[in-house]
Amino acid sequence: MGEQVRAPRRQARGERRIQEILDAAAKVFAEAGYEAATTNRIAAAAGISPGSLYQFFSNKEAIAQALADRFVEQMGRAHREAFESGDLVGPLLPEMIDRMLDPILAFNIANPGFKALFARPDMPAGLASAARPIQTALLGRVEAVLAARAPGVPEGERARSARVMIQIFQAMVPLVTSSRGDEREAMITEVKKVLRGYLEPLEQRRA
Amino acid sequence: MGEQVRAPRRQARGERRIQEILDAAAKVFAEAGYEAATTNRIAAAAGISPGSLYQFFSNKEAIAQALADRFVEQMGRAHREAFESGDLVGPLLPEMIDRMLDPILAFNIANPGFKALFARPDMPAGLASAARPIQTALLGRVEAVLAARAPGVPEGERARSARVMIQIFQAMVPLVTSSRGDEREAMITEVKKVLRGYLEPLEQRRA
Amino acid sequence: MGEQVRAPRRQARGERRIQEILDAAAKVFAEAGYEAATTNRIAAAAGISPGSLYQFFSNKEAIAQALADRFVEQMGRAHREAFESGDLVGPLLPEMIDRMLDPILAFNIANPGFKALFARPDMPAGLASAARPIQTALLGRVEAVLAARAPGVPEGERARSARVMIQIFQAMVPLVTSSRGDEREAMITEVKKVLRGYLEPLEQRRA
Amino acid sequence: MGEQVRAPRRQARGERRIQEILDAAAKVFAEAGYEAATTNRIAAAAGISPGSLYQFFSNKEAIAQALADRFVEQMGRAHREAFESGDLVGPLLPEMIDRMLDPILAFNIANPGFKALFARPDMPAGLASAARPIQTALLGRVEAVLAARAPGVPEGERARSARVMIQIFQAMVPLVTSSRGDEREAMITEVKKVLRGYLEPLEQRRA
DNA sequence: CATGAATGAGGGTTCATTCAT
DNA sequence: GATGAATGAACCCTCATTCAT
Repeated sequence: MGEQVRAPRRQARGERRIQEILDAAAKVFAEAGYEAATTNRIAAAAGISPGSLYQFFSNKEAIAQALADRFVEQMGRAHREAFESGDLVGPLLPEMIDRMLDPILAFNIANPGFKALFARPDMPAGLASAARPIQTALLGRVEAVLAARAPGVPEGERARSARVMIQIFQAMVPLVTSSRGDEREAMITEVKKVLRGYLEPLEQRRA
Repeated sequence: MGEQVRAPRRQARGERRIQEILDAAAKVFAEAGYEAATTNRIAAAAGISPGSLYQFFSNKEAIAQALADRFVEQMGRAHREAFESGDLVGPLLPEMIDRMLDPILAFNIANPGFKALFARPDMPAGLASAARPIQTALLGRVEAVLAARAPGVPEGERARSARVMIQIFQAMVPLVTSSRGDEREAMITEVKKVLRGYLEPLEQRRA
Repeated sequence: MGEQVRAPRRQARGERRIQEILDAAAKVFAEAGYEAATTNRIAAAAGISPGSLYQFFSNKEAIAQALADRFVEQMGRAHREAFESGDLVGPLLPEMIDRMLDPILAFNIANPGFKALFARPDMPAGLASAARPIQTALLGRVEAVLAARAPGVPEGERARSARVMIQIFQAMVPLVTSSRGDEREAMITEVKKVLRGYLEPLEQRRA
Repeated sequence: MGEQVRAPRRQARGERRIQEILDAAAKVFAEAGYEAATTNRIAAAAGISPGSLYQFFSNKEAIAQALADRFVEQMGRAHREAFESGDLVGPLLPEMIDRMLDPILAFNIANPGFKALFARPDMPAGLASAARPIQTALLGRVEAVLAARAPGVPEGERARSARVMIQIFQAMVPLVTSSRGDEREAMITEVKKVLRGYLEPLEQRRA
């Protein structure tokens, strides 16, 4: 509470600038990919000069890193929403899948820059490790849900199943984001079918 | 008379060089991604001078294109093997999945550069269209198998299902290639479970 | 309100830089010819870095183009001076020749880079067409003078005579620029004799 | 006489090769200009490999030099023909001009590569000095003719007049070679008028 | 703090020249 | 002698980064 009061005007303005830069970067990365994105273009998109950009970020990689962090945080929010907005253990499988998937898909649809950043072929260690926390958290949460809903699956296998699940819906994202209208809806339905087809046998296993 | 047999020795050597360059390019692209890969580094990896590269390829993009073509051809072979090595309609689902997946996974495991090339964010039309033929062929083959094995699925839905299937196993590839030994085997088993879980309901649908 | 007067300081500096670069380019082109002139050398001669060159010109050709345009403009001024500074029809032939030649010779003496640029063997369309306007204008003016002073020359022949005249004094330029002092003066006298010897019979022809 | 007998077959073949290379070089220089002409292209035009080219010429400049020498020799022949084929002092001015100009124009029309070589902006000392001998010889001859036909011109002025004459018809060459058919003939007539207009007053001067 | 001109290392590419075959 | 693949220095140009204003 007292912390907010201390924040001077300056910092608030700087924080806004940073967000504007990251917005611009997300847009440019999404349009051109990480490598082809130039810092000058990002600066222009943010409506500032290249020099100003470097007042806030020490280099291009740092922009990517910060953007990644922001994505990660937002993604984390989407995940928390996915996992904490209601009971994931009680309801039937289809409903649980809806609850989990919808916020995550929504996030990906709303943030096209996300993939440009996290899909780059030469992702440096720093970036990969920025994504690690959510990946780890996500993995943990999915494992927890799995443990509760499919107690028959032995622990060693469970981690693997969780990874497979995560990979599945991350892989399906482009199929969803690249289609429009009814086709997108139909795609979402298919993704859910895939997950259901994979999870149903797990849930029915004996302990 | 002998004119048709034009410098067979030379051509053989040239052909070998081209393959060496493509091998080097595959390695460098895999390590650094397309953008960060420098032609000088590719030349060095191929054990030749930068100038020599350009005796065989007119520019960097042409190297990527040729490499893509080679991948496409090899991939095409893997697909043909996957789809033509035996009956895919008669056998039970698990066996059919084995027949389809194994050669494709083998190819991907053997060619780590493949993804670096076909996953780049700014893939130019030429490259994308190089991949198109196999994608299209693959789609067609999967659809054909689906039509035979799951006649209950209406035509419009079938294309979508085929795309989902392809996306699934392409997405699973990194999970497989990034793991080793028993874990890799277990991963392969999981991938097959995913496919089975998605296909079984389709096959059981009424026409 | 003040918006129209956009960064006058900056623009002035930029304009000066452009002129400095063109000065440097004129010098380097004159010394080395277009092909052998390197952009780095032009930049060095202008006292700036190679990168800065490209802040003002998009490529080497553009520098040549701009330099050509500047030459053309200056040359145009010399021509206008040559043709508009007084009556060219009334006076005797020798005086008219003085009025025409002197400003053009002066321009060529002052701008040694001019020929390096407009004499290059592979002159691209852009450059040739940059020179076209003055050539055409010059031709037109000479023809007009001819029409007035030598009405006996039929129209078809007049164009040819104008071209010959222009070629003569353009060809004499190196003879003049490469000599010094009295020799130069004597050369100028000779050039004028050539023109006079060619024009006198034309003027005396009957209509 | 005995010299020819000593020349072995080899050398004869080598000599022929050299001429073929120079023919090719003349063509390529004419088409592309000196700088843009590549040694590989010259070799290809000569129907040999780049390596073979260097068996005969140590570098690109040496080709230009040898070609220049050959041009100079041929030009010299044209000049000798121009000046030695008949009396240049007895006949009337127009006839004398015909005798002098026609062979030189013929040479230039027949050898388009000539100009590409001798008009290059960065002509090295070697090349310039290759042309020097004919220029000097030509100058001497023109001066001699002038001395005989226009004895009234003082010696100091005579050299200058000779240079002007040479420059005039060298400058007119492109006007002639760039036009075709009747227009070319008409141009030749004009060139001769220019020379006549310049020479007539000289011849009529008192000693 | 903002600006944007300036920097300069480094990338893709060309081509005169060499050398193993 | 002939071949043509191989070489590598040098060119044009880009762009992340700096710095004078």
